[in-house]
Amino acid sequence: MAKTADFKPTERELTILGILWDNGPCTVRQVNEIMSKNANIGYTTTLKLMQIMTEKGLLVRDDSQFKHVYKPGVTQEKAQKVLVGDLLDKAFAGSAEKLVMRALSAKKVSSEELEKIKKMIEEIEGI
Amino acid sequence: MAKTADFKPTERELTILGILWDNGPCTVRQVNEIMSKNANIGYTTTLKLMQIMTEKGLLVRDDSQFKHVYKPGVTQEKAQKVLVGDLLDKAFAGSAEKLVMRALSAKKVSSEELEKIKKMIEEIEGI
DNA sequence: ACAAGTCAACGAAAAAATTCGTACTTTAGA
DNA sequence: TCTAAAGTACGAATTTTTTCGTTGACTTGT
Repeated sequence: MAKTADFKPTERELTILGILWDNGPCTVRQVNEIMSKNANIGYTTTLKLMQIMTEKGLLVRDDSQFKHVYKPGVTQEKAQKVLVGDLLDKAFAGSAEKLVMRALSAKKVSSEELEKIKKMIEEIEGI
Repeated sequence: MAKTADFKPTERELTILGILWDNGPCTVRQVNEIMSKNANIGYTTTLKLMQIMTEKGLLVRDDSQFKHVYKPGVTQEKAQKVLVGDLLDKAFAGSAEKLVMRALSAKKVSSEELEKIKKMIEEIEGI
């Protein structure tokens, strides 16, 4: 129970989780290389962060090989739930509608995706 | 230009902004009282935070009266844009669709709101 | 088996965010 | 006018987050 309640990654931690969700299990070097595209960050910095995250349970490490491989210790789904809930409270006064509107105008969404969303709305309405 | 680009409030700062967006201009005491419902936080702590936020431009202070009154220095809309964009990148691999889905399942949305969303989708499709 | 390269562990420094104590100011009421 | 209550300013301590240098271990190619 604690794991989910405590899920509150820092800025960098969320960045790292994002990389692992997108790319699958990675070594420290791989993560560091991806992060370095945006920020200039030292290898040992990334390593330390990932070690700390492992202690917290945010990551899971396979150290059976010399090059340790890390993967997320939290499902993206759980994280999304928590993060969206948080954002909803803090910046949208709890209104999911506002958040949806904002998301739709933030990024181009393909027509297939729009259809999926419509379907979902109709399902909700149909209940 | 700088203001928007730099918009990156910390956890507490966003909490305070949220309170001001929801409740309109407030004194430090009012903000502190609202925050104290969840966390136990001292008055001077809140004061200091709000002073710092004012320096950064996140808040605007009216100090013409003894009890200073603070209001947001950033529109909720701008903040929402930045925050949603950020979340999109970090936790949703840039997919607005996923975020919308998550938001819709996170919170009950009234049928009027669902209709508004549908309308918006149709507008987008109609372009 | 050795050199060069790659890696993890660790500790500690630096930076950022949060917290609060203390001192001074203003206001309102007796 | 004096006092108590409520405010603000300021500086500094604390905590959290981020950063990286150094050391020693493992791998690979020669």
